[in-house]
Amino acid sequence: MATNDNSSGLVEQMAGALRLRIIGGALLPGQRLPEARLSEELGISRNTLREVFRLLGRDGLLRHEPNRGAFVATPTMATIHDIYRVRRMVEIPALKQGWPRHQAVARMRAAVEAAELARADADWRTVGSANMEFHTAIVALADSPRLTDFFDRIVAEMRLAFGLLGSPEDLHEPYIALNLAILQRLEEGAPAEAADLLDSYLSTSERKLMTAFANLP
Amino acid sequence: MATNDNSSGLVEQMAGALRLRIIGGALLPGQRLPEARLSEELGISRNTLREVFRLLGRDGLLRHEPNRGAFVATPTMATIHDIYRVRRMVEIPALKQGWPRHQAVARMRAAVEAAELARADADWRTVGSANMEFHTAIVALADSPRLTDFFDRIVAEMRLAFGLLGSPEDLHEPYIALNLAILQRLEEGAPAEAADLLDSYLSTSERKLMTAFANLP
DNA sequence: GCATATTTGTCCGTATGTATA
DNA sequence: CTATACATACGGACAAATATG
Repeated sequence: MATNDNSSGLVEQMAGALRLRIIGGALLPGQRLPEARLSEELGISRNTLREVFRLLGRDGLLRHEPNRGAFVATPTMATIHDIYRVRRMVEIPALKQGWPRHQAVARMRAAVEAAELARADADWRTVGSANMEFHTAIVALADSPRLTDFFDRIVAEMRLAFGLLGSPEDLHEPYIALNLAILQRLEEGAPAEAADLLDSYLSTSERKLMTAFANLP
Repeated sequence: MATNDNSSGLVEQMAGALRLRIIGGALLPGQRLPEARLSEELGISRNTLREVFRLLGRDGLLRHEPNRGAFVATPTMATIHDIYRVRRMVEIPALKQGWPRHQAVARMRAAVEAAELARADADWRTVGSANMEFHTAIVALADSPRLTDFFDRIVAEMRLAFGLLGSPEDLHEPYIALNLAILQRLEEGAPAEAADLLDSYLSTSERKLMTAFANLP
């Protein structure tokens, strides 16, 4: 669609770096991002950093307050609720119309295997990332650049929310097997059954996330 | 969701102005947007204009090429196809779960009436805008800030595509009555029937747009 | 294919306004 | 209420990439 994921270009590079810091938890939600300090830290000019802020603001990872600057976005329960509403609307139809020999199926399988490997090391953060990749691959089944783009932003916001919760085992481990079951149904040519599993996954996952958020300090 | 629709702020204002020029057809698809000329024309500095470019690039209205600058995005038949795929996935579920006394229903009615008024003047461009507003209101039924945000960008891209086609009567007029029918089904508490009408609307509308594109000079 | 003009990418310095301690 | 820190916006500079003759 667009040539905007220009991997060369200092602004895009720095946007990627800052995005990683935010969803990786190195920068906490609500934290202020002062232009002067951060631009020096990144080794770029304030003008360049401001362009970075515009990109990440559009991604929902930053909040821009008038004359006050940029802050890391702070997910709330309303955020979680909205995200899961979107996930239902996007993932379920994408999976339902999924074709067993689509390229994205290989991505789904790779994601499940990566999650299983990380489980062996009890690395729940990596398990969480692999599970996200699984759902990104589901969306890729729809072959829609715009939907893919949209969902990438949703995923980034989810990772930000997870970062707020730490990465406890019970928030990620149970879904490895469920994802595998979804994948198998799809490969068997039963996408409707796969979609049913996905639907129940989304329900339990949302509920668990919401209670985790409610019990936050 | 975010404080990013900051109406104060020169960048947001200028982004709005430039967005209007693009979707209004004053700037043609593929046209180059030189920083020097445009910044002087808008009365802003090059740095500020670059921030504007980042915003509109994220909206899909601009394409950024490395070391070559910004160009107005050029919709293709693939663009149209993708946009309609997204519209199906978003609008139909939104309408299906629509509640007859939702705020957005009033917006839908207002949009139909605006379209009828403009039809009396044979002002097909305004009819087209009102029809778009009708569908934006459908999405608002879902009460999802992220979905609303996403759909706004889709609408902007559609208007860009329509601009390419001029605004012939038969691309807009037939849908006024259809939109009214959809609205009435929803108000009668039959959202499923409304969604069926919407589905067939999307099919015919997409087909007509695609053929119009295929016959483009 | 070359030399030149143009344009982008990035930086710096600075003036002004706004919020906060 | 003043002082201070910060964001906003501008203009100029220059290297590097690109377009032009």
